[in-house]
Parts: sequence; structure tokens; C-alpha cells
Amino acid sequence: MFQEVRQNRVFQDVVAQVEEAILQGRLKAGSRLPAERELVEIFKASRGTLREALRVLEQKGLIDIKTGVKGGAVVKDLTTRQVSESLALLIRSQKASLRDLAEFREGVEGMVAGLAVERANQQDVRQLKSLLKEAKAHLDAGTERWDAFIQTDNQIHMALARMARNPIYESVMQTVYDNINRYFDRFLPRKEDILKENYRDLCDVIKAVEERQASKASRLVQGHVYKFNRLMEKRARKEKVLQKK
Amino acid sequence: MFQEVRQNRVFQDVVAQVEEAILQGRLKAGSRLPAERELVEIFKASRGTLREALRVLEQKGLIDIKTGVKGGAVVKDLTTRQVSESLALLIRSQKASLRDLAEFREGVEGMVAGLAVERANQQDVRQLKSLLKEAKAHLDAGTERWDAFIQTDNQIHMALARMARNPIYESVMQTVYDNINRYFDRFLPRKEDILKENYRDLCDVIKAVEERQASKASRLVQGHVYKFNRLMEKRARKEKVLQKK
DNA sequence: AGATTATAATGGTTAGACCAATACCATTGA
DNA sequence: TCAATGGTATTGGTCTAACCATTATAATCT
Repeated sequence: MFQEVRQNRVFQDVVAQVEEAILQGRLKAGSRLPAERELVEIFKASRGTLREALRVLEQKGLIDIKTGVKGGAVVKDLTTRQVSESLALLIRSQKASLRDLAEFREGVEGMVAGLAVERANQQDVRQLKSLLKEAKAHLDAGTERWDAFIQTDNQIHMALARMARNPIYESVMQTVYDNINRYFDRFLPRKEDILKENYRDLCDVIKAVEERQASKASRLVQGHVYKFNRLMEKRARKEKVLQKK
Repeated sequence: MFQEVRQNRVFQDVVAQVEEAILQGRLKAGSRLPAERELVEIFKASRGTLREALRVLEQKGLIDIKTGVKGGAVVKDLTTRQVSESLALLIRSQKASLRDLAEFREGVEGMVAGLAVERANQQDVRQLKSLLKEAKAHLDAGTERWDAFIQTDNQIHMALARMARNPIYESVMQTVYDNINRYFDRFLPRKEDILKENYRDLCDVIKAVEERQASKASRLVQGHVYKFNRLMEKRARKEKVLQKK
């Protein structure tokens, strides 16, 4: 019948007020909050309590805090970092595995590619081609720029996500990549034939985008990611075996 | 070349240590942290600083805090609530719309259904049938139990997510539903013919699961969600028009 | 002018006190 | 005996007042 009433802690009230102001746009990204000692006056709360509120806002990813003159709390532009952080916790606590993440990526990237084809404009296609050219340059430059190639590869995938014109897919993709890079960088294949095959896949995908073949692009990307996942898995298994010895 | 060095604040060090202990399983879900005044002794930090650390851990969803004797910080079982929270911020800040969320749901649910068919065992199928029976009972009971029907409907979707046996999909689905329920409850269709059609859709889906027809189940769910989304959108538009008047 | 130093503003930390909620226990009264 | 009442100790929540650390800017020196 009734909602349980919860005693609001003072700092929660402060958090709620500041958060509301940010989300309503009354506090814009980049603007600075008053100094702690001023906030004490404004909210009529002690500095300690106020700082607890700031910690929460900081953890939520809504503000950044710097020390020194002209320091203080600055309203951040809302990013996906926090979503990413939560997913990282899931993985680190072993509630989710590399395999789970890879499988998820496979599905999401497939859908993203389909949407991207439907919504990409000419400028988007140009951007993809430009990234592709960059990737080829890295690849031809030899071993030392393989990491640069991998980075450009990632950029192409993220560019597709942007072209899907759906911030949720974009966030989720960013989260997936953050976590892949964070935990599985050491499994990334760094062999010439694999990277070249990778490059050919990208060429095919971008061709499909240009020709507006949504389902083909979707299938290609899914296959591309699938191949990548099997490779990663093989390497992960090998490492595990080595560790056991 | 080098990583930026950041001056660690004391409370961050405390957070890191506790977090590590939790993620490594040295602190298990349900176990209680020492009282604040004891933690002061352990970490050799002031109570204020310690409380800032506790605020961060609380915000990360790693601990729950209660007052009173036998109160204190209790290690929580890791859930998806925090992911959900971050996505909610995206929506509330209008970086993502109802339409974006709906589109995302369409894709994810389709994939989940496909995986669920591949991995569901007999017990899972039994559970689905039991939920279906429950849904029918609510539906037949008339107007007053429509909300119960909707809830059971949600349970069926979440059951499918569990059967996909991938905690990431499960988390993401839970997040999507949390946010749909949080922000769009008022758009949920509550008309008999719609609910009945909804029920028939569910019957078809579960039949496909039983017959192990993955792609069919996937297609059916996607269509089901698509229909639902178009309905929601229509209602949302209507409300907007009304608001403008 | 350019380098150096002082100053002030700002977050970070500490210490000690008191308030508020709550589980547990002892007392009381039927 | 047992249920209701109220006390008490424990724990988180808040406050005050001070000092430390960092940093941008202004003042000073060479």
C-alpha cells in the first residue's frame, strides 16, 4: 500500500539537489561549483557532510575535482565511463568471463553494423574510408606500428557504432571495448597474417556499408568478431596451460 | 610512453584495498566490515576520511550501510543495479531517448531469445510454461490484475535472459527493464485486446523455445518487442501533444 | 624581462565531540 | 510465566575547528 519511508541522510539531499541541477541543465558541463566552504553556507551542512556528497557525485561521474586555486568541482560532460566501470566490476568479480564478453560483443556489433548501414551518410562513408587508409598505412609500416593498426581497427568499430545513431549502442560498445582493452590486451593477436586478414575483413565490411547492404554488413562484422574471439580464446587457453605448469 | 601519476588521496587507497578484498573473495557477500571507529585504527586514517571511502564503496554498489547496533557496512552481492543507474543517468540527461532504448531492447532481446533456445534445458522450459500459465490466470482475472500480468510478462522476458546463460546479457536486459519501468511505465498499454495479443505472442515464443527453433524464437521476440515499441511510441506522442495544449 | 618567492584560495586530512537509530537486555506488571 | 516497557550500549550521522598540501597569481628580486 505505502512506500517504505527512508530517512534521508543530509549528504543524500545535497547529492540529489546538485544532480537534479545538472540533469536539468541548470548546471552546465564545464561550469564550476562553489568552493566547499561556500557550499557549507549554501546548504547549511558541515564540510565533512558536504564532502561526502561530493564523493558520491564524483563517483557517479558527474563532477571532477581539482585542488589548488581555481580548483574545485567542475561539472563533467556525461560519458559512458561509469557504465564501463560497473561492467568492469562484473568481470573482475568473475561473475562474467572473457567468453561472455566476447559473445555479447558478437551480437551487439552485428546489430550495430546493420543499423550503421541504414543510417550512414556520405560523410560517414568518407570517414570510414579514411580510417581504412590509415589502417593500411600502419599495416604496411611493419611490426612497430601494429599497435597503431589495432587502435585504428578499434576506431573503425567505434565509428560504426556512432553511425548507428543510437547513444545506447554507442555507450555499450565503448564499454565493451574499454573492458576488452583493459583485461584482454595481452591476448590480442599480433601476427602479420592475422592482421592482414583482419584488414581484408574491414575492407569487405566497409564495402558493404558503401553499397548499403545492411544484412551483409551485419553478417560480415559478426563473422569478423567471431573469428577474433576464437583466436583470443585459443591464446587464453594456451596461457592458462602455461600457468598451470 | 608513461602513465600519468596521480596523487592518491587517502580515501582512494582505502577504497582500493577494500574493493580488492571483495573482488578477490577475501571479503564475501554478507560479511560485515569492522565498525568505523575500528577501521580508523586499522587504516590509521581519520573517521571523516574513512567515511568518504565508505561513501564511494556504497556508491559503487559494493557495500550496504545500516545504522544502529549490529549495523555497519555489509558486503553486497554484486548486482546490476549500478549499471542500471548509469544508464538511467544517460536517459535522464536526454543523451538517450525512449526510442533509443526501445531500439536497443529490440536488438538485445532478439539475440537473447536465440541463445536461450540453444541453451534452455527441460527445467527451463517447464519454468516458462509455468509462468505462461500464471500470465493467463492474471489475464482471465480481469482488469484488476493487469499489472500483475505485465509483471509476469517481464518475468518471462527475464527468464529467457537467464537461459541465455550469459551474465552480461542478463545484466543488460535487467538494466533495460529497470529503465523502461522507471521512466515509461505510464505509456504501458493497458487494454484487453493488446494484452491478449501480447499473451498470444508469448505462447508462440515459448512454443518455439520448446521446439528448439532458435531463429524463429529470435524473430518472434523481435517482432513482439517491435509491436510493443510502436504502441509505446504512439502513446508517448499523444501525451506530448496533450502536454503542448 | 625573466626568474624567484610570497600569498591566498582551494581541496585533503585530522581530532574530538555530540546526535540518532537500533538491537539487546532488564525490569515491570498482568 | 510472559508480554510490554524502557534503559543501555553500539553503531552510523553530523558538526566544529583546526591544520596540511597543492596550485594560480601577484609581488619581488636580479
